[in-house]
Amino acid sequence: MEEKQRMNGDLRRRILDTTRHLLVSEGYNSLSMRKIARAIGYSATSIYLHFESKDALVHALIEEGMAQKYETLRSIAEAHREDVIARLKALCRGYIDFGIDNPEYYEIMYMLHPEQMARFPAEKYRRARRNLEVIVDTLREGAEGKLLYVEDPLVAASAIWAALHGAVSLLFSRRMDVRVDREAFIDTVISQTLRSYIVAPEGADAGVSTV
Amino acid sequence: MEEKQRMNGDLRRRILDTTRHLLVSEGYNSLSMRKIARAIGYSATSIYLHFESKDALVHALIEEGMAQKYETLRSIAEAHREDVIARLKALCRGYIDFGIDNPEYYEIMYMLHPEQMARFPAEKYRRARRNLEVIVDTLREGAEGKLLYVEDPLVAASAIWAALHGAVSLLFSRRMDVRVDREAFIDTVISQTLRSYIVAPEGADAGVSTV
DNA sequence: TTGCTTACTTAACGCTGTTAAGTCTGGAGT
DNA sequence: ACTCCAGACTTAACAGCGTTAAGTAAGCAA
Repeated sequence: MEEKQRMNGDLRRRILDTTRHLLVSEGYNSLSMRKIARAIGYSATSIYLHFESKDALVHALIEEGMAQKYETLRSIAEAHREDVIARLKALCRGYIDFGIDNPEYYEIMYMLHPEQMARFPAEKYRRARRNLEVIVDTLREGAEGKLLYVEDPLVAASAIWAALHGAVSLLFSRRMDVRVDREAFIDTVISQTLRSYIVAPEGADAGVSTV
Repeated sequence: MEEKQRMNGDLRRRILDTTRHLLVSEGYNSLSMRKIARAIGYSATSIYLHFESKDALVHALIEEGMAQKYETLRSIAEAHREDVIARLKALCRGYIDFGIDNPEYYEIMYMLHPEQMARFPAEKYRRARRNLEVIVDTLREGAEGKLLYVEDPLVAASAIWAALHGAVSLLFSRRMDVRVDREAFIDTVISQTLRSYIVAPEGADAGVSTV
């Protein structure tokens, strides 16, 4: 019984890892059960002993990606415990870097088509919302300390999230104008996104209008 | 000869229109050549008489979407000829509304997977960049009139573009927190995005820091 | 030795994009 | 009027897809 579970667990892990590697090397589009099976040296139907369907396999991988992202964001927040604004900037940077560093995760976590996204169980998705809450909490803390001007932290966090996702998505699409420097683009996105929330220090030179 | 071309043209149009309808009703994922064929009452291989491949068919549709979007943005710009800031806001709103109003176009134009995007011919994509240029031109005009503060119009336009895409993408994904009001979210994205570029009028109350 | 459980495979179904080959129709040329 | 050809379209097929049902081989308990 324990032997079985260990072996089951092993194969399950191998399937997940191999799938991830295939996503890196060939992308989601050309991912197939038979390819995964070939790569691990089993028949395609063996995968169904560990995952209900291809969707379920991808969903398991999405969950792992969400968890890894949460760890990343949480440790960034930890590292900037004392400075809310630095924390916020670092979290934005962390969001974008996560996408750049883990394109295979990012693709399945955020770049599936709407119909595919809808198949990701809502209950599993709720857990993934912790990631947004790291931003929400930071905004709230900044607002309480009068360092940030935030009307509705949840709406603001969603808007920041959207802007960051758009940036990663554009970077992935290879459709950006070649004259645009990657780093300048990323910096611009972050500063453009955050500037409107940061309360000006005394004697700031540029003003802001209510749009 | 002319008869032939007319008929060819007719069927080509019918294929494009039918494909668009199928995208609306069933989404890109379940689009298939055989379904399109069934819907127009021809065999699947007939489509290949007018399009080299499924990709080519989708690319033709993408081009039509890009053209339609350009017309939309251009007429918005025209309508706000005299007021740069109002024009910019309206263009942002127009971008998002285009996505909401034409999800089938938006899905194939901006939500394909990176590998699929890469197959869209670069030469055809160059024409689609006109859309970004509407924003670039507006930013440049605003900067010249000292109404906007823009370091690099192309980078800034790309960053704005990214934020708007992120917003549409998040709206489509059905993953937004139910407590977030749709309209409040859209307004927040636009104001968050533009506020950092708008030069404050005299006596503005809130300042801005250099992020 | 029998029989059961577990881990796995093979064969098959209906679907996919795509190619090659075939059919049918209408009109031009003689 | 008959032949021939071009054009528009279809059928059949291939390899691959996700998935299911049925089968097999090994190990272990009785």
